[in-house]
Amino acid sequence: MAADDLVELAKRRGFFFGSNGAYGGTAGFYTFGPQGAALKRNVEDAWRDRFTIREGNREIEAPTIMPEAVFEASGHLDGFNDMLVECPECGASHRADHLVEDATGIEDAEALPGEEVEALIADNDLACPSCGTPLAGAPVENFNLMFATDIGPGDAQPGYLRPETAQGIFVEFPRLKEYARGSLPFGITQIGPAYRNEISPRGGLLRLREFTQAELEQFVDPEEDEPPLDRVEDVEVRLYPATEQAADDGEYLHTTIGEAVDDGVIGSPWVGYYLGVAQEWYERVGVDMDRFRFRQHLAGERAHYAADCWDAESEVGGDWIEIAGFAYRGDYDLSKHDEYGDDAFTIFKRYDEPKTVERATVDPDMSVLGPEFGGDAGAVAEALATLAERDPDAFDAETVTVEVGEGDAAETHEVDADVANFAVEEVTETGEHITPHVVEPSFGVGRTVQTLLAHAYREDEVDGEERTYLSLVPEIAPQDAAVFPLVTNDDRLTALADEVAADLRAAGLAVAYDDSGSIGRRYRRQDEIGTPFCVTVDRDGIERDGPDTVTVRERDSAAQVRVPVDDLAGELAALRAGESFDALVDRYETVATDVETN
RNA sequence: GCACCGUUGGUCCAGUGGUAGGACAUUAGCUUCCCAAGCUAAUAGCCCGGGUUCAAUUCCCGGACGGUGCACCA
Repeated sequence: MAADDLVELAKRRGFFFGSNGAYGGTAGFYTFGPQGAALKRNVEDAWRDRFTIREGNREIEAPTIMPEAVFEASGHLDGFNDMLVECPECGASHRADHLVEDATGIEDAEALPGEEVEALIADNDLACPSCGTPLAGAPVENFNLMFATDIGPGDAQPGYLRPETAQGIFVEFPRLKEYARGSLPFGITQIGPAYRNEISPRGGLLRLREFTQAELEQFVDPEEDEPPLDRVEDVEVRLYPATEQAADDGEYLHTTIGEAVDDGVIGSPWVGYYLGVAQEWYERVGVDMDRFRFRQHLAGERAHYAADCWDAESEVGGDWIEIAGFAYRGDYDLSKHDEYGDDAFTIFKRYDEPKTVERATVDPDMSVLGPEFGGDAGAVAEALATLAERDPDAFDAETVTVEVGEGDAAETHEVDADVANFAVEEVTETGEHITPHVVEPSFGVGRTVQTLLAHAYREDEVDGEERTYLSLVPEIAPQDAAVFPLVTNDDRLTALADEVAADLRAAGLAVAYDDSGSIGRRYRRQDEIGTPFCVTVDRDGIERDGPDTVTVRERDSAAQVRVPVDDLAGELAALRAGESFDALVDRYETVATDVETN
């Protein structure tokens, strides 16, 4: 299938299209049309069902705009920059930090200030890799991929549109842990938009400036919590480990989740668990598993927070695209927010048995320290406390020496041991504060939608006529069913069709009604948007003895069965929930048609 | 952000220095008892700005958007 065909279908049938066309269009922004929005919502619902509800997790909805301080802590303000230098001759843009790293062996040049990188470029006589023109004197510009905005009027507070939904979960951890009653493990999910001011958006839904993420932040005790690996240990996966990617003749590793974790191919059991869950979920929503793999990130590819990371990738139009990432983020995020934020981003972990420990304490007599050391008194008291923890034996002597201040301002003070009021106390500790680790399955919803459309796209022949259809699974298809009167010149048929459509909608099914054009044309319209079942009201169904019946036609095979109107809503609901059409074929009269698909 | 190519009804295309034509789709009517049938009619378009010209959808410049390559993708 050509990618163009899918784009054309998406536009024509209302799946998705570039936004703001009346104003010239805006690169990096797409609008989901009626079918696309329904499809995307179904994907989100299926994700929620699997990753929130069935895992016993909770979903939240955080703001998309967050204040600057959040991103100072998260590292996005500094780390989410690209340092670009533009060649004055040919105009090509290059990563300034990469040029410097390559030429000087400096590591992590990204962390250096722009002026310093400019100086390094000049000092090392670096030239444009494209055309060879010297780059000395060319300005190094920071391009931050976050959208900046102002919060409030006047001396506004700087804010940013979140570059990932995850931060909205992390920053609320102190409260979220309360809802989890302070115990690990627990998981918080969020589905919503994230924003990245991409330099060059490309490839339809694949790289957007506003896109939808479905993320789970699984908070775990790294020392104790283990995933329920037995649930997915037999799930077969196709892995593409980093070692195989590096090898010239690298091959896929076909194995099971259980074995991959046992063998250490997947470093974290938690990551392994979610790879297994994801494999099953992708299969459920209709990804072609022959065009799907899990690829491990190469060392240089990992984000600033990730210890081990796997991507789910699907093949679309001949390319492998990343559709989800599974990262073991360690305690990076919570530690940073603990450091920068006001609240405690820790969990109190109770010991099995309370521990009695000896703790050295001081209770300095400030009425002595004050007069003696003046402004340094506070610092001296603090230094005494630190010393007591580190080296209690120091207090055996008559006087104790502590150092306050740093660098040139450092001063040494002697304090009488008596004044320090040193003591060793027995303290009962019932537990400790630990920083949970985070396992993060992060799904791109738009990319999943794109994958499902590409993998569902089919062309075949019905009755010698070519047709295009989307073989979407019923759970995901934008419409659950369509209802037609076979012909419109019989009021009995149109009236019953109206009634059937209304009844199905009342039963919660998304149903299209179409009485325009020939029956074949109407089938094709529904085929193109992937409607799995078409219900046709015909004269046979109302003129024969017994209850009124209608025909139900299955999209891929064009096979039909005759179903009593009273059973229809129940049967369609069952089909949507996963029952096979064959079950209906067994139970009901089939309708003989001379239609053949191939 | 750079380079090359492109942008014409809803969609896919043809074409022109004197404001455009087809196919499909859509709508209405006729017809019509199960897979894009037929007939009649209707709706609907030259990406935006500037320049050259009596006249620009067409030529020139700039922009936007799209495709491809480079770069980038925390």
